[in-house]
Amino acid sequence: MNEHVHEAMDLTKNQSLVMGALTRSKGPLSAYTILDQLRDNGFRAPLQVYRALDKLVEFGMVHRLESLNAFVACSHPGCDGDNTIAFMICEKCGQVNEITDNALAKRVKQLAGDASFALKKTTIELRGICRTCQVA
Amino acid sequence: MNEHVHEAMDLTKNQSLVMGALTRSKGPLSAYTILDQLRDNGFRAPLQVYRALDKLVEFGMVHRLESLNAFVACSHPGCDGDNTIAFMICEKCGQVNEITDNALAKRVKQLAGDASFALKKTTIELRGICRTCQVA
DNA sequence: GCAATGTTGTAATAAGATAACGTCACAGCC
DNA sequence: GGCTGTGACGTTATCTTATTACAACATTGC
Ligand SMILES: [Zn+2]
Ligand SMILES: [Zn+2]
Ligand SMILES: [Zn+2]
Ligand SMILES: [Zn+2]
Repeated sequence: MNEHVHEAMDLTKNQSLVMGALTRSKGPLSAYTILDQLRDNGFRAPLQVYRALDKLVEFGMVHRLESLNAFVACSHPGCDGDNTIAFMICEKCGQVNEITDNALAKRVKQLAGDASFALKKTTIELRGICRTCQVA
Repeated sequence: MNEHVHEAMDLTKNQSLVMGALTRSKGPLSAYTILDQLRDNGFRAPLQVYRALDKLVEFGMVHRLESLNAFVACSHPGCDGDNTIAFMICEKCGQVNEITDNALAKRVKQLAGDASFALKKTTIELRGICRTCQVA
């Protein structure tokens, strides 16, 4: 299922539309914001968005930001989701920066290992003010 | 405001009731679950719970689990919130383990610093299966 | 007393997510 | 062809989570 990178051609119509909305956006979008943006494309119910998002997240093309209840397009094409990913979220401009860091990932795995905890998913979200917004 | 550790005597009646519910619980509770538990104590509206929770989180006595939309009593009495805190959340039994780790905190601060990101709050939540549930 | 501040109570509503149902398209098999 | 399983789709209703708005009351400082 996850053996290859998913391209546009692999996506269904609804998945493509949702992916498009997220790719066009400068920042994360909530499911309901996506719904509103796609009303002209025939979207009428939240479930249409959530179903597409579920798949896109499963494919690793979209990440969910837990602290925002929002979704963002992956900025590392081919982010297979296995690596620990962290997000820096600017509370002023809303921009999200996706980062992967080996040392961070290692430490997290170490902590889980030490506790015999079978790690499935790691959520790391940093809230603050980005460089650009600090000067302003 | 945060110069001293908050004790039971510092809390208002509603705050004490909410804190009690969280302390009694083995795991995290949602705001609405707390509300149901406190109906006999005169709670009638979600806002009563949310207002108390806001304060308790501010005092560092309670933490919010973003990936669960739930709240848990701090297990490090005096957790001033400045340290980076991580949670290991078992998806089977629901137990939450709060951990602080200096190496982890350092790496997070380093990453933020490298990006000139003014860090305000860090959310780290590890989802998986705890040791106890693995053998079962 | 009086203003400022903070907590409380209540109702209404917004925002986020899922359940339950039926339909349709397509691939694999007989 | 006809059958069947699977997955996407559409629609409605419902559920969970969180906030807005307004009024009442208590506490503190002047
Ligand atoms: Zn990614
Ligand atoms: Zn910014
Ligand atoms: Zn704590
Ligand atoms: Zn467990």
